[in-house]
Amino acid sequence: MASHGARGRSGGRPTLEEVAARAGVGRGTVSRVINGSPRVSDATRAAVEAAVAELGYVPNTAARALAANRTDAIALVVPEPETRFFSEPYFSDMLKGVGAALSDTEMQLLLIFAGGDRERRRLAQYLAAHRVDGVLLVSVHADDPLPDLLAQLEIPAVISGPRSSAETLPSVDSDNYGGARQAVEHLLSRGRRRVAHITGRLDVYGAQRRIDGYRAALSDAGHGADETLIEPGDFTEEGGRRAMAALLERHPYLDAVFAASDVTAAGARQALREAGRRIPDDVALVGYDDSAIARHMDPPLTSVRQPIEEMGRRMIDLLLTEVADRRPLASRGLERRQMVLATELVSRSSS
Amino acid sequence: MASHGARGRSGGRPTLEEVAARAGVGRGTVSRVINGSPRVSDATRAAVEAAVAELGYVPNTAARALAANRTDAIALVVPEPETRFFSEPYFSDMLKGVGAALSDTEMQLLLIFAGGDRERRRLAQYLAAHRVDGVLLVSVHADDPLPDLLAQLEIPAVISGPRSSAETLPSVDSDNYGGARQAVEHLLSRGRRRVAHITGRLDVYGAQRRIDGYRAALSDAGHGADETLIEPGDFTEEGGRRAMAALLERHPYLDAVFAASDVTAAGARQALREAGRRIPDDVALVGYDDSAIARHMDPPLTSVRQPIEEMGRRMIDLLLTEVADRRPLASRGLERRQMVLATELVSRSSS
DNA sequence: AGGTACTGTGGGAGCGCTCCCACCGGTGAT
DNA sequence: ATCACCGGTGGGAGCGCTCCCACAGTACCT
Repeated sequence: MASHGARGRSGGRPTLEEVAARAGVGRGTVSRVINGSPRVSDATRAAVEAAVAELGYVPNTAARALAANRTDAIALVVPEPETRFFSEPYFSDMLKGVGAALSDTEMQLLLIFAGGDRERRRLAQYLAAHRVDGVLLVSVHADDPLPDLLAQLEIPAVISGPRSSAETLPSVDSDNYGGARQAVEHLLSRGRRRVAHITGRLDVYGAQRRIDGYRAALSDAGHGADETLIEPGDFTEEGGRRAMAALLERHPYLDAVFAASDVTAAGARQALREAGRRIPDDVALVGYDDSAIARHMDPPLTSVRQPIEEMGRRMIDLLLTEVADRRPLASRGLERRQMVLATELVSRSSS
Repeated sequence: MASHGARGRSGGRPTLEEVAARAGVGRGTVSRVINGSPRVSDATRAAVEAAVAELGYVPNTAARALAANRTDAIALVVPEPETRFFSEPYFSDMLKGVGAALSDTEMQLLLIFAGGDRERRRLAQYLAAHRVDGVLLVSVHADDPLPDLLAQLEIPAVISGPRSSAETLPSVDSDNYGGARQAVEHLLSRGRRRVAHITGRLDVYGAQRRIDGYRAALSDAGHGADETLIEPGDFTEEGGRRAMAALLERHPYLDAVFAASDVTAAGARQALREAGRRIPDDVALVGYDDSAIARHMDPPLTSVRQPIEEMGRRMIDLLLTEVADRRPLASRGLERRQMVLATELVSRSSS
């Protein structure tokens, strides 16, 4: 009967206008208080805050997004099927860092899997609708078109591992070159002389950098370059097994192996066992990632740890700056926009 | 110079209005086409669709949310720290089902962890802002205030395991009672006579139902009730170990154990080993969840599988109906709003 | 005294949609 | 011929904010 016929009036959620009336000020002033503008007198601010508390006012995000043309949300895009996301500790560590860095922010984090084609299309639509202010990209392959799409849409993005040395996007990476050096130098310092390397996927920039680090450590120590000690892998266990078998055939007397990932090392370990080699007595083994696998391997695996959580935190820092600056078309130089974090060698009994 | 001074005009994203002009129709008509209303002639629809394609029009979500008072997003709320989410396959399976059910929808899924106090407050704020149209609640304890908050805010919600037999929220559950019966009947059919039970956390309704099922299977088979064969656990490995030890002390000659979870069974297995009991020769063991643990245990563990993915799918179905109906204050009865899905016994060599 | 420069404030305009009412012309009943 | 009705359509009003311009008041120069 008395119905006004108004829509959505269900709970009677208070609006900015109502808060303003209650506090005896104008709409603009309330908006300023809500958004923490300094250009408000203390007395007014207090009055507004009181009104907000009394009314239980909560800003309407949709209205804000529409008027201000921002969403206060960012997406963590994982171009992998969900399965990998759950099985690899890399992602959960990253998520932890990202979550921590975001926790004292108003920013909302969205987790988006874009493994299959269907999901890719959905994602493209999603980004085209500008439903996020920025994007965090992890585990991107060299030929992924996603970064270009983001650039075209002018959506700020930060990538977790640059796609190449010519990466144009702001990026955060761990020091793959240095990490590999550490690993090899460690092996050499333990008296090993014939150190082989099983690489990662060659289309991943980080894997290339690890090869570079491996080469540099050897040549710095005065070892001649022997490219036949390098065997390509693909970050998988099976790839590690195959590569190790090939290496053993070529170099029966090698006494150390640096594998580009812990999983690869696990495969290598298998092949070594099958060939009757003892670890570390006959062959020392070092992995990369310091994952759970490393700790649980028999014997426990020496591995290079990347500060993944820290990387997540830094990515957020970078992204939030990008978003705040919101300059279309990467205008500023890349001075402080590409960072590389140090790795750490975790020594266990496999070496 | 020529600047109009307009805000956000960066990319020149087309608006509804522009599409309407292009197609030579009114705004309302375009809106109708976009939203799939049937009250549009085929010719008009085609014209609009062409214009949409030519302009690359993508609806502005914020504007839609503001005008229509809905967000087209739902949240999966996990009242646990992220760690548990990643370590327990329960959640990833659930997520898979939910994702699948949502994939042919416009609905967006948000994943929200509300483990700590801080996160709880953030979540409350989030919900108060009505940033989602509905909520999926998993793994809620009996005394959690979250469901009440949701009811108060009139946000549709579906819960994955009812908190009690008097659950008021729509819910999807697996048949804990029937699953437990299956497990115990299986043990009895294998000739076991002294079947013990290690329970789950007693404040979890599902754990209670499993106890009921255990009791029913035994009494149906003509076994007198022996409450001393029931030992409380808490779903953890350590709890399982302790409970098993206690049981062995009380009943040295028991020949079977039904554990309320696979993790619990893993603990029980440990205690059995320490006591020199062989599995299944001396004592048969059955778990619950059919998780990876069950498959990898030595010996592989017989376990009760819950159709978790299916549960996720059903929860979405229920929730979407709730959201569509959008009746404030649960008006309809609960007829079709609480469903129970059948479980399946996966027999392996531990029994 | 008049000017200039701030600080703090109010409120109009507008963000891009949805909702709904009004309207138009064709159809069938009266 | 008149009326009621219905499928199809256009466009006004309004969702709750932010942005920005205008303006009052005060302070500090010349």
